[in-house]
Amino acid sequence: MTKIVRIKDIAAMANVSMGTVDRVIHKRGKVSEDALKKVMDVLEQINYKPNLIARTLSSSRTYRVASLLPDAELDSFWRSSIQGIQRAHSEHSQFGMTISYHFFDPYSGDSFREQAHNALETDPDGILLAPTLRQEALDFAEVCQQHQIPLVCFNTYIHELAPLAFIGQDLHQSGRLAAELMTMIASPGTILITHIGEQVQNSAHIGAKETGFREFMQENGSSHFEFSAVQLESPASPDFKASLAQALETHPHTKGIYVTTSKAYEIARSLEELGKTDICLIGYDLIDENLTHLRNGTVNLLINQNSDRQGFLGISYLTDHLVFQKPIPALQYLPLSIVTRENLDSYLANGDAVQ
Amino acid sequence: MTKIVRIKDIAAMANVSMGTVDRVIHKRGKVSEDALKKVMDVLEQINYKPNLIARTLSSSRTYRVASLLPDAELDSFWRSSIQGIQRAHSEHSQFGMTISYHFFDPYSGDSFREQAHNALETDPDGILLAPTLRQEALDFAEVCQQHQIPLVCFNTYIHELAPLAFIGQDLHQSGRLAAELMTMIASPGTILITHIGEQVQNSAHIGAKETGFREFMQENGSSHFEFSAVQLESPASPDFKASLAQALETHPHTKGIYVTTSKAYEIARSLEELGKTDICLIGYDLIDENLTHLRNGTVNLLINQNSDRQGFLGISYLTDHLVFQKPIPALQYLPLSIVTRENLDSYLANGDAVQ
DNA sequence: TTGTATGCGTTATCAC
DNA sequence: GTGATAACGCATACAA
Repeated sequence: MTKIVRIKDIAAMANVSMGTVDRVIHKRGKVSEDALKKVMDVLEQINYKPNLIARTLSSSRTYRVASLLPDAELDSFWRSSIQGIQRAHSEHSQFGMTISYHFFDPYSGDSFREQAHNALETDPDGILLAPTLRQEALDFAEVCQQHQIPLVCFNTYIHELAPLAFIGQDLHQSGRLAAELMTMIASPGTILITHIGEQVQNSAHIGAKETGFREFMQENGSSHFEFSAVQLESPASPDFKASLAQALETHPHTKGIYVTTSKAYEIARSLEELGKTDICLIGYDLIDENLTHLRNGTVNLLINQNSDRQGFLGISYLTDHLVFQKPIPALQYLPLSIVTRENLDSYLANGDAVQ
Repeated sequence: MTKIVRIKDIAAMANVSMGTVDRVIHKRGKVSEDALKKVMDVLEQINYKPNLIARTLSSSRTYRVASLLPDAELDSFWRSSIQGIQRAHSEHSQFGMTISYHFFDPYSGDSFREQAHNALETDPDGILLAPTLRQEALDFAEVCQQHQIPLVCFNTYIHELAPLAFIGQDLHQSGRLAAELMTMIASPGTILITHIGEQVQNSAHIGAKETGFREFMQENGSSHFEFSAVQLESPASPDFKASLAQALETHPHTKGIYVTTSKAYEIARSLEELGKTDICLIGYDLIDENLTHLRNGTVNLLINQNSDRQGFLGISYLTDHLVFQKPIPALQYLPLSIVTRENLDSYLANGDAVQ
């Protein structure tokens, strides 16, 4: 049992006062060369670990974090991220963390800029961002950098943002996984990779998945499968179903469809109407609309992006950084969870209870 | 922003001293009817949330937790549990948690009793137990109850233990999942459920998986699949491989094998020697021996019991209970994670970084 | 039975 | 530059 060393002890060892030690540790300056050396010498010998409990109690300062992500009303994918953030919030409010929420329209740059502005208005000590809009996010990150506000990003990886931390999935590997699952489950034939009325901004995002998918397919199973990328209309459009039917006509031996977004339910709905439910359908994310079709079997598998955990970890990392001044990983990939009808409940039951 | 109420504030409101409020809150007695009523009235009006930071700092007491689980040297399955415990330990040592480790031989009741004795000798404030040996665990739980020591169990569910919390998997559902995956992947034919030189004590444990497997099979896929449970020799025995070969002869149309334990690698090894690697093999747990065969394709899927998270959560729950006096869930099922070659790394990379 | 004073380790604010 | 000292909110020992 190594005895715990306090600032008081260090002060005694270095023959200075607690105040001086404090100034050295926090690099506040106003310390003579002489005193500095004495304290540093002691610090090198012993292993000082500050008592974080005492620190947070004493400094009793509060940290403001602004979260900036798409509005779940406009894309329900984000609902679980928000839940994760809120859960982290309630757990970390103990440490003086307060969180403000700023939701933007994922399809509107103006909306993003407006909410980003609001976020900065709160004079935050840290920012959690889902950078779905590339250029807007880059501009925003620059402002954060100028203001020296730590930035943690999640869900969408944008290399140039260079945030303090990124939390999300390895999309390339995710595509490989989808391909592997497809070759396991689908009968030999054609596999379609669908792009559903994609936003241009997301092209990099989607591209990584498709590249991974193709890579796996070329390495394996190319003898049994052929595959093709098809562009469908937006589900909002009345032509959506027709464009899917068209694709299936063009590729009559379609045995599987890989949906690179969380919109698998749109495909499922149309497949059910077309009576083509024997096609193996793999998509993303445990949103309610998808679960219906996973349960009835039209969707065979969902890959879970664990977006609740992304939100939770995002806040956790910011608390670690701000409150506890702990190092945090620059890049945190989350597991690529495979969800079927039979393990779905085990994932749903976990949102609130598990860290 | 609701202002934070402290004991001091309550005392002022109730016209008593802080000491009295403290005695009421902690039910220490020695309070007059009159004072009690005054304080209770105030407590009902306001929503007092004690500052846990201040509490732990003040009552700088330490909590001893004894962990009691099988020796990873004797069964490497437990290695990751230990890692999870250690990770939780390093994170929670801040709060005055100390942990002692007591490893027993999973096949020896005597070894268990000896280590259980050692654990109690440390005069622990809480105990984390992997109750692999049923009767021994029941006896031990009784002692814990007598001593009023909170008990948290993980991995093996034993209803009669009635611990403060159990953390693990829903084994019945796990069996259903395995069956579902088998019907997805394997070609129509015979599926074998193997029991490998099982310990009698584990029969309940294994039974739930098999029941779930059968249940799913009867509900679905019974037209394409038939299945059969086979008992194999212990892998330690020289007859192990022969007993497997024998089973495959008896069931010539075997297309899949479900191994209900973490010993899939033993089957894989023999299948490779027998040249029968086209059989779909599903097992449990990301232990090194299994990973080799998952990577080379003999093992098709592993279901991950997340044993590192089990250990981590076990300690976390005990800290929550002891240090923070927070309520903890009595039953915490973890996700049934499906691991393939392509998402394996995403699981391995997560052990240390994610809570 | 009650109230008060002291300490937990750190931070922050003063005088010096 | 430096070193005391008062908070932070709670628990506890002790005095009344």
